[in-house]
Amino acid sequence: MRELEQLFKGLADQTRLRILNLLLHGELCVCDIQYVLESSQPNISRHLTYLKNSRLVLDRREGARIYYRLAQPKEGVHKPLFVFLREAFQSSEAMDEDSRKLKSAVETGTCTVSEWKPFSALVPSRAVSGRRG
Amino acid sequence: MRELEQLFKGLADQTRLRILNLLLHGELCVCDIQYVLESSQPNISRHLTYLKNSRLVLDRREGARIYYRLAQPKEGVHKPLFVFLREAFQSSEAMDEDSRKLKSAVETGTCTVSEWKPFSALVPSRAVSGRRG
DNA sequence: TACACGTATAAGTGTATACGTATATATTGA
DNA sequence: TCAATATATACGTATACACTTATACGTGTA
Repeated sequence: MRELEQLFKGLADQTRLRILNLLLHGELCVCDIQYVLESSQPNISRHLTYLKNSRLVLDRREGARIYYRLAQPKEGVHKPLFVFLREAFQSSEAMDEDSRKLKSAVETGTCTVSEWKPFSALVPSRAVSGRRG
Repeated sequence: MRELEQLFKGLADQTRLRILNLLLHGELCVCDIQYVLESSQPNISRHLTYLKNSRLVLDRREGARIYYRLAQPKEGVHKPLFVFLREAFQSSEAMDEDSRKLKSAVETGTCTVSEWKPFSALVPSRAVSGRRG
């Protein structure tokens, strides 16, 4: 049950929520997140470590870069949680601005991630859950 | 967006999670919660104030007692969150022990709340959401 | 090996908060 | 008004954590 507490502690911070909003669009490396959030590298790194300890994200090394992604966004116990987050983020102007900046960075090649994904690609809305994927 | 951070801060504490687990069974006064959780009155009161500021619970005065209940457990933006909580609590031995103690207190009249409600009365499972109510 | 780049961690500081103890406030009844 | 009960708040202490700066670690390349 301490796990549940740790999970919510992972969500109880503005910067980490912004990171999760970005990761809902796809896998990203640290420098991508740093670029969009305009924060220091150690700050982003520490929050990502916190999210990893809270079992919210997973990481993967590719050369010198380390890519982070959501843990079980589609299935598993976290699913209703990500459904809630996606809906909360969509009604937030601040989160939407981050999403737009990420999308722009992907399109112009500023960002290293291969593609920008809309929310629906990772967390299908409950209203349209029939056409997930 | 600070509201979302505050919401998760409300959930990011063991004592508050235990309180929410109890409130999933029905409306309770402070002394009921204090009895089940075996904590000090000021501690419970402070956590309830925190939950109220996080928009997770609502309160209502009835004589000298103040009763607390979940905010929008069935509908509204919090719904998928409570669905997640209910499922998480059900797989927790510690939470289950609190629930049993509450049920026993209701049955023996130790508790002041009028009735003990199973989870399904407040937060219908997604699997059986057709027969909610 | 040396260097550059991406990422993680350490040290220091300020803020938030969890808890206990004591006290204040609100309601009820004599 | 006084006392009893129910709840809230104030204060002090310990701890968690967010942030900055500096540094260490890991990888790729010359």
